[in-house]
Amino acid sequence: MPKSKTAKPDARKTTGRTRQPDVTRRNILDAALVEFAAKGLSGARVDEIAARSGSNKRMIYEYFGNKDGLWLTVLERAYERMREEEHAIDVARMSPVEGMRYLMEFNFKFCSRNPEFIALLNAENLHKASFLKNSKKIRELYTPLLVVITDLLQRGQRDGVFRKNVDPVELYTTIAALGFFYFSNIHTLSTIFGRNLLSPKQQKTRLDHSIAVVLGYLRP
Amino acid sequence: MPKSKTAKPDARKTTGRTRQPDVTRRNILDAALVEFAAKGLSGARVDEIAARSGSNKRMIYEYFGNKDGLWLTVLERAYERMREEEHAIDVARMSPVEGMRYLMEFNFKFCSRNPEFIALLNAENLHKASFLKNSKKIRELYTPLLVVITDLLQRGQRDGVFRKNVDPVELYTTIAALGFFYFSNIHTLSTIFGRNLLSPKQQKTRLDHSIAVVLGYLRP
DNA sequence: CGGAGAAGTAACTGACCAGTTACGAAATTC
DNA sequence: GAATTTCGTAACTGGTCAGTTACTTCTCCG
Repeated sequence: MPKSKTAKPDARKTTGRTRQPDVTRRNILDAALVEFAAKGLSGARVDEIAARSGSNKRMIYEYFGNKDGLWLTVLERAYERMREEEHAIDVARMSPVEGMRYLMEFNFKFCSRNPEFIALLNAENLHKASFLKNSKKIRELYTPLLVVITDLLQRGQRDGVFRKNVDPVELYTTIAALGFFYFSNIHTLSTIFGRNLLSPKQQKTRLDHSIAVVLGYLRP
Repeated sequence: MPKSKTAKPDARKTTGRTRQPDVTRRNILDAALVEFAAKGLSGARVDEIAARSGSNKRMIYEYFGNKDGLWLTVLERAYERMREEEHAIDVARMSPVEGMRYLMEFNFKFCSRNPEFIALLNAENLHKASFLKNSKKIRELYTPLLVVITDLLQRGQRDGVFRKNVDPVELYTTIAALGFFYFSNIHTLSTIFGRNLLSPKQQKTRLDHSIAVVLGYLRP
């Protein structure tokens, strides 16, 4: 279970101080995630992260070297978290249509639940993915979703409920796009349309439509 | 015709100096677009914009007040440009299917042609659209595309080539998402997939798939 | 208990940067 | 061609911020 978004540091003062390097480390990363997501890499302040983490600057530089190192670690951790959640997906026992529906719902709600992840990815794209490219940790980054989609497509085609010749990577991109874009651009879209797209009602409308688009397309 | 992306200032030195406030203004805005798109609001440097524009800081503060004022003007200008291009779209004489295809191609290629626009929007969303919300100029921001989509949908439904009960705003969002997301996340996606998604070939594959998705969905 | 090392604090440094100013040069106006 | 306005330059200011350091306090472990 990931820590809450408000990133309150673990209560260490109540129990008296103890040496918990991993807890300190995690507190810093949680605080950094919030700060980086809210202000981007250049906008984020190390002092602010230190204050919010309940730790201090010295520890940040001890553990992560510098601001860039901290950024990379936060980014890697975000990807890991996503992969973990995706790994828990099991649509083997669902019908292709059910499975696809479930998958899209998962992806959509993941984006809804993790606005920091979206902000992080956008910032990383602004930097042309330079950190991600140089990350040793992130080599086998192929998302588990892709495997699941491939399986669903095959079964669906065999059963005659899905059309043939659908490229899984393209479909994955489409599904990712339909969830990601809405939340990534939610503020400018809300302004343009004059609606509050953050509301659960609007989100449901959007998800339903997205599912209809993909399932509609997949009809033979 | 918009100025080139490299934002070379107009040749004023060759013709000797003359007073051309509007040219200076435009040169500054062109330079600012490049700088803001490359580094975001907080990452951008006013000194750099001044140098690149062929003008100087004093003029920037004379015309735009401060960095935020410059940002807002750049943002407004980018939207205006998009609206202008969209206004030129005329699908009245095309069949609904042809028209829809053309529309998606336009949207996709617009994103491809204007990476700064995408970077700008992402940065503005990071700031929760706070500048856009306070812009007096951008009130009637409803994109012309929306009108065109509504028309195409009606004609297509009447002719029996499109399904019924499609919400134009939802479809617009979907079309926007399919173009925008690809280019917005092109660097992280390229890294994850190990492909260069900037290549024309990959772009064509992506556009074809996107069109197939929307047209496939729209089948009755 | 006592020494070693880990964790915490706050002041400091040096670079950077948004925004200002003083002044000079050019150009337009009359 | 003198007055007035516009434009350009470069130095300056005050604040901010990443990263460092000197020193203290705590914890662990023998």
